[in-house]
Amino acid sequence: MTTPRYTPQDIEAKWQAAWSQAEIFKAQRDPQRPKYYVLEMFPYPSGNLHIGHVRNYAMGDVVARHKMATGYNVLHPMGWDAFGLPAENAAIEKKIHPGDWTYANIDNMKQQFATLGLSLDWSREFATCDPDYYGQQQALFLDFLDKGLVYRKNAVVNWDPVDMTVLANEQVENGRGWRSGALVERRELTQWFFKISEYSDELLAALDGLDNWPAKVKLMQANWIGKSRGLQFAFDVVDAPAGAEQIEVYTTRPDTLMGASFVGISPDHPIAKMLESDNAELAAFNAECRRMGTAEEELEKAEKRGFNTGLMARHPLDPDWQLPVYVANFILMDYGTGAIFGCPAHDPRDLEFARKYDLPVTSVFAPLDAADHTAPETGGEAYTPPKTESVTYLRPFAGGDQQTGEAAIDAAIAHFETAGLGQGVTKYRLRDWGLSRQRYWGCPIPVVHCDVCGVVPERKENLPIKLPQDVSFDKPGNPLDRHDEWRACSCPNCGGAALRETDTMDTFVDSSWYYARFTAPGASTPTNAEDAAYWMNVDQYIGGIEHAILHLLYSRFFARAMHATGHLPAAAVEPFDALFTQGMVTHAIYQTRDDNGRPIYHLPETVESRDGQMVLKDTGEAVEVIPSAKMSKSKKNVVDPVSIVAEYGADTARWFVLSDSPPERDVEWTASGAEAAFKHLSRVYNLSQKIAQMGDAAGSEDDALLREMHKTIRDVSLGVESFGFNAAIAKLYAFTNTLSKSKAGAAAQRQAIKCLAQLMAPMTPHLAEDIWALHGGDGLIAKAPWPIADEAMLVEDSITLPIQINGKRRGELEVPADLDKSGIEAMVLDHPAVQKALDGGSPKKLIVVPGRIVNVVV
RNA sequence: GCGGGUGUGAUGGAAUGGUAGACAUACAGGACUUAAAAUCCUGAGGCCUUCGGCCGUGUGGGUUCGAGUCCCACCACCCGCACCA
Repeated sequence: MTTPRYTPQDIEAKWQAAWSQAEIFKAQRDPQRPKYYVLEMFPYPSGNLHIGHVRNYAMGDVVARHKMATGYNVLHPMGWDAFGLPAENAAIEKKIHPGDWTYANIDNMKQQFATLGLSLDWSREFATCDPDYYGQQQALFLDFLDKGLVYRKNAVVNWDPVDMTVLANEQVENGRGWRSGALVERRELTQWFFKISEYSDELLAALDGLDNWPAKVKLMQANWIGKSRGLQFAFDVVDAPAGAEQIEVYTTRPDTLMGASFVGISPDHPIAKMLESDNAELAAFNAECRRMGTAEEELEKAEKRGFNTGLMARHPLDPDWQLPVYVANFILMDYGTGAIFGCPAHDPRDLEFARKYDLPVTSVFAPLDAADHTAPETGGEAYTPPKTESVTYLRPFAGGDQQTGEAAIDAAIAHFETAGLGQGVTKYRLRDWGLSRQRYWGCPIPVVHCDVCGVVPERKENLPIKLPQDVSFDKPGNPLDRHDEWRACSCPNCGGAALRETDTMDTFVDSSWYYARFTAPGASTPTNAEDAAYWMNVDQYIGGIEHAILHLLYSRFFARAMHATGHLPAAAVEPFDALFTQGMVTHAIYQTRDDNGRPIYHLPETVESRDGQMVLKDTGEAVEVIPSAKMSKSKKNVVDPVSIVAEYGADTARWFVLSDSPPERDVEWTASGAEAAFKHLSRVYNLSQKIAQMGDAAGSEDDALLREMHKTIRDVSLGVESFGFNAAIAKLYAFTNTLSKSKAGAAAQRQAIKCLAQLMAPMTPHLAEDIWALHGGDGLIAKAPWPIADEAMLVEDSITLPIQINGKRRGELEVPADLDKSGIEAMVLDHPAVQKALDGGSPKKLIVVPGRIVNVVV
């Protein structure tokens, strides 16, 4: 009799068809059952599934399938984050319409998705570039506008003067446009903004309630929102020109005011701009500063530079003390008042600046024990102890001589308020969300510009405002700007001739509410109240840590704004109950070098191992191996899931990406690891076949096998519920080994293999279905109830207790599980290793941790 | 530069403050085979004077009966920095 071999290609197609026919993943509202909404961050349709996607969606699938098996009504939808720059780049480079390119990519990726056997409800699929979706987004925009959550103001963008286009930060390389190579300029445009800052305090405070979010994400968001308490006051300018009489500053360290040595203003500060008009040198300096991109990182890393305006500011606490006013490139107009006072002794940036321009450095405070302290005056670094640390104030003006920074700041603010010189204020680092993009492939902002009525919102009945199809990318700039036919419209207010807004929305807008749309993807309004009430919130959200701040913060804001405009219930203002951030899939880079020593990269399949050395298959040339690098096409270290699935099957790919590393950490893809995963699944398949052919004769040690089975149920359930997938899989390996060596009878072995299939089903659903069917399981394993560990089978009679002497392991002791502390102590003192160590004396201390360990201190 | 994280054998990693290295990969030895592949079995952190002992979780300190785990400082790498998604 020949035993069939494990052929995933047949098995997987068969069960995917069975699931699809039974429509078991189609979610329907059912108030009788508890719901569970699992969502993985939807992909950008780049055209091909990446192995990182496989990991992300495999994790979500484990959660979804496990919840389904434990009785929940599961919603597990999928869609496409389909607007964005790559489609326009493709249009420019390949002369293909962004829409055609995007939808072709979606078709391709959807086929690839289908091979993975994910428990997705495809009936809810949408792409954010579908007019139906972005039309509802336009409706949301109008409601936000009506509610005062949207406004216009000027903001700076990266401008490429050759391509005549706005550049994203990532399109600026070393201050030049990536395509044109032209020096980038900062340019001011009137742009649309969401008033996210109105929710600063609430978004910060509500982080406390997000118990199932990673602490690091909450911390990052809290720091991003950046609540600070500080002092706002004005410097009077000596003999000031009109309009520059006062410089308003904000500081979080008013206690260091007696160490001030200059006043700094941003190059974009109104006074800097005013002075520019009759100071060519300053104009040149400001222009130079404005040549930098808009990225904060770039500004921070740039060399600190300043321009002395010649103005002098009076110190608020000493009218005779005058400080020079500089324009400085490191001061952001967006934060605080766009002006600061510099205290070099207690701020590294100010110190760098002061040393460069030869400004005085004056310490305001020093450590309580100043013995080893090198003051910044004498070449030391800026002294910046935590605000909670008590220090000696050398130049105090409020509060005691010895106090914490916190106390001194409070005292300083009180001093200014009492004297009427300034006020304590709370500020946030979080800026309003600029949503305007001067691009074609995005959601059009539904407003018109009328010469008579000004900026007028579109009427909802005219939505969606669709993107025009007939556009070309052969000229620089935004195709919408030069599409006169599309722009021409009538004013919704007066009916006169008007022009459409040509800005489209940031793609973050699209992804800020898709989770809500999935609850009612066909609704004629953005959401449907009953569906939103039933399905929201997302119970488990899964995605990359790179979205820790922006996407998640914007989504939290959007949910609040949608509640304020009646599109979501109050209970859904925090849309994601639990968040999990998974790591990347990495891969070794294989490289050789050309004659100039520049690296040449090689695809993994062109490399092989010979005698422990990696070499090129073709030439035998030795290859350098750079382990574990982020996958990138240019480094040729990408692994294509399609070929992996074709070779080994989806179950192997899923098993491997889940098995090798903890899910929050990066996983390194290795060919040997993937092959090992396949071999293991084959072993399980063969084991199942062997058990199916067993006679009914009784064996021995049934009880031991079943005890092990129940322990495995407990451990795997715990692992799956706590995102310990790799640990759960290790237990499944161990149980497979136990089962394959077991001498138990056929009935026990059948029970064990069916249980193993069930525990594997969330990770390798196709193989699990096959084993289940072979052993006469009831219906589909996908619908079978999750096994529950029998507590009685988990109890042990005796346990092994390690014995430590002075904290080092010196022996062990077999004791009955229910032996009490004094019983254990007696046995420990009798143990030969302890006797030897005591050498007739008595122990100094005896620590017994029941069920854990014994430590004897001698 | 600023904010956040990670660091354990050759490799991926396991370990409620309690036996460091589970499980797996690669490797070595053996069985089966004419041979190989596949499969199965066995071994293995390093060092030493090997039925025993010392060292060992990025580096250096600290807390504790006991530290991979907690605290402080440093180093390396990764993520984010508001127009990549």
